[in-house]
Amino acid sequence: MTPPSDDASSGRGTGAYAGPAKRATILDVAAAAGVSRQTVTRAMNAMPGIRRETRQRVQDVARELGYTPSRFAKGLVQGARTSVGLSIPDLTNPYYPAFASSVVELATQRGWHVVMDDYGHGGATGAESVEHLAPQVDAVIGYLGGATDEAQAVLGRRPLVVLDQPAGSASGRISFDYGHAAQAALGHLQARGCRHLAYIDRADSEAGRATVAPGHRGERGHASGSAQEVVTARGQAFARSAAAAGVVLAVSVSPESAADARQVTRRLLEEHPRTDGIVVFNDLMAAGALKALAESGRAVPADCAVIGMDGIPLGELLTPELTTLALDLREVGRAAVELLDGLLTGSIEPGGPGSELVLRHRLVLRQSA
Amino acid sequence: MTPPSDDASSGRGTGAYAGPAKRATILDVAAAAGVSRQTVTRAMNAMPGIRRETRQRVQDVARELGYTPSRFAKGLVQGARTSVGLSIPDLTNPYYPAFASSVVELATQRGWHVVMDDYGHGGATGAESVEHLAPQVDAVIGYLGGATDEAQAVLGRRPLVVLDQPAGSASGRISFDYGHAAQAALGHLQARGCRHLAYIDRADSEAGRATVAPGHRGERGHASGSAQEVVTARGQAFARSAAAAGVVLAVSVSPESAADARQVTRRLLEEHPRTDGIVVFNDLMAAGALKALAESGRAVPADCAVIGMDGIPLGELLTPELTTLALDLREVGRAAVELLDGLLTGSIEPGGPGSELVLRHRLVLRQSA
DNA sequence: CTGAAAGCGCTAACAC
DNA sequence: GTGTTAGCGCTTTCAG
Repeated sequence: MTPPSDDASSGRGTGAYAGPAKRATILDVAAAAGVSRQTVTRAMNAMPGIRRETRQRVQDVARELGYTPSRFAKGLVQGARTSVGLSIPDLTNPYYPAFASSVVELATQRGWHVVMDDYGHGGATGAESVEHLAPQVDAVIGYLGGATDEAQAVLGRRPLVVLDQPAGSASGRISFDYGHAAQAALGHLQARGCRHLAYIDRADSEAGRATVAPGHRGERGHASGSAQEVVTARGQAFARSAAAAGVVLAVSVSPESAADARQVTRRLLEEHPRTDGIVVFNDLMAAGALKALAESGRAVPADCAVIGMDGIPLGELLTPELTTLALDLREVGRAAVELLDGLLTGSIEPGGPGSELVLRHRLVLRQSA
Repeated sequence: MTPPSDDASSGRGTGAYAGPAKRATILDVAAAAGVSRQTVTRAMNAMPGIRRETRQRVQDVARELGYTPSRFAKGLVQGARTSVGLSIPDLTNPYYPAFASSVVELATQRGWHVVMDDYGHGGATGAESVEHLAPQVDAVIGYLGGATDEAQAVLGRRPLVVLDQPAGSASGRISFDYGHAAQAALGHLQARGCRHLAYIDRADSEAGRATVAPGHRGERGHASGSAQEVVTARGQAFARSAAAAGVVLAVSVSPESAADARQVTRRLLEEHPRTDGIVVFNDLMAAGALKALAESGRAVPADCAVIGMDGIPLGELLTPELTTLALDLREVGRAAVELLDGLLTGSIEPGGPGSELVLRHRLVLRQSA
């Protein structure tokens, strides 16, 4: 992937075509305006110590030539703004833009630039995303999905804040208390009188590298079948919590989309017709579950209660409105940015105290449970 | 084989905490490793012509020192990857991440970096967003909401691709054929037998700078009242299309959110109880309209049909599923990126033929109309 | 007010 | 294999 070397020919001056081939430099402007380069700098940056007249003339020439200061030369000499990479698996899942929005806002407030990478589509991994971002950024915030150590290695000393990834050694880490979430949801369902509970987990698309020891997982093909092994941290928490409470939990696994979750829910309802309470991996998939329930003729929550997870705005637009384990995504974004800020300024030691946050979901009761 | 200060395996032992204060340069590494800077370059970039042993040693020293090549120096000497700014008013509105996702994917395929700016939250404008992005990027793609000329001025010769903004002089422009969309929707509603049509427009948050001549708009306060003047291009198209077809169209205006649209719809139904067909500015607001209809006891589409606009995935999750004027957002993203590509390579002239695209909505019939 | 130096950190060419 | 020499384009000194 080595790009061919550029053509550094010295030809210029004809000036007919100011295309992308050869950018004008400060020297071109200086020559054309009949001044020195410093004067150009002063004119372009609205600095004092220059006659209005000169400034105007230089600016005109600059515009004429299509001159744009090189951000590299500028950054090199000035010490640039920090730019942070934001690594996201899928902007198409409403959870992530909600988070990204918050990060971008807070980062912008601090004068940072945010380089976004949505790595899901090309089938890339979080580690590859960080590799792609690395040469361009001073730090990374991301949902990496498992490759924490590799990512931190690529970044070297530059801070990495990973989310939802309890394993691996990142500079900073924000994770979620799924034990708490599971207890809240399961408890609520039981209190409601639900007796036949189910949980729909997300099929792990990656091989679950850093999270699960090799050989630990079963290798059933069939990604959207039910009764598979639990693969996510959330799933594990729910399984554990159910076991602790002595309740049976029918676990299904579905790819992360509403349509897939709908299918899986349909199958679940066939295999376990008495199911009267379902918790779903996230709100998007819960929307699919709601659809399946409706088409099976079941009333929600009367016949079967549903609880989602995430707390994205979508939930309020569904019918019935979705009860969910909500995260305040603006807060999550804020936590990530503030953690990174601390890491960048040195007020927080990488891996040290304060570099690891655990956030909790809040059970938001709406109509579906 | 063991360089001077190698024993700091836990890092902080040497007291040289390579925090944000002073970054190590290539010279530091060269000195510490006892080689020349060129050797360091070769080691860091996996270039040939260096002994494995040396490479390893240099890399170790580099890691030790927390050395990260300056992206500015590197960019300066190598001629860097193109980085494009993506200016978006609100990532929280599902329309934009769907678009952004496509842009990011295609841009990444081309080896471009995408610097994202979500300018809505801080109350900033599109022009400010471009200003913020300008020093960092080689081009901008964006939903600027009106300040096209200012934005292009800030960018100078660098390409700007604006979306949904027929006025102003950008290098490239992608707009939508709202006349076509309006006819399709209104035609469908009439064919269904709807006789009392309504359109809910978005309240223009900005002053509608470049779009509307000053003094052209009424100045009624009351942003969420009904029967206001139409302010958006979509609204104008619907008004015109209705007038041409000789049908009466009750126009309301609502801020751009589901909750606001819900309120406005409620009021609309009170004022025009016989309304039996509604077109809404976008899908998100249509979701709110659906809610209002449901709470008013009306069946959709039996009592009142609803048509949204955008075609975001959300529409399929609603109950009833939303009929909508759909845009293929992946295609819009592709169009934007390809247009920019042409502009960047010079195969398309700014403002010339091929620099302006007009896309059409497709009426996707689902349950709500 | 303007100009002439001196680098910023890195890599492409050539030396050796 | 490795070191040396030039710059990349810009802004900071500091002279005039």
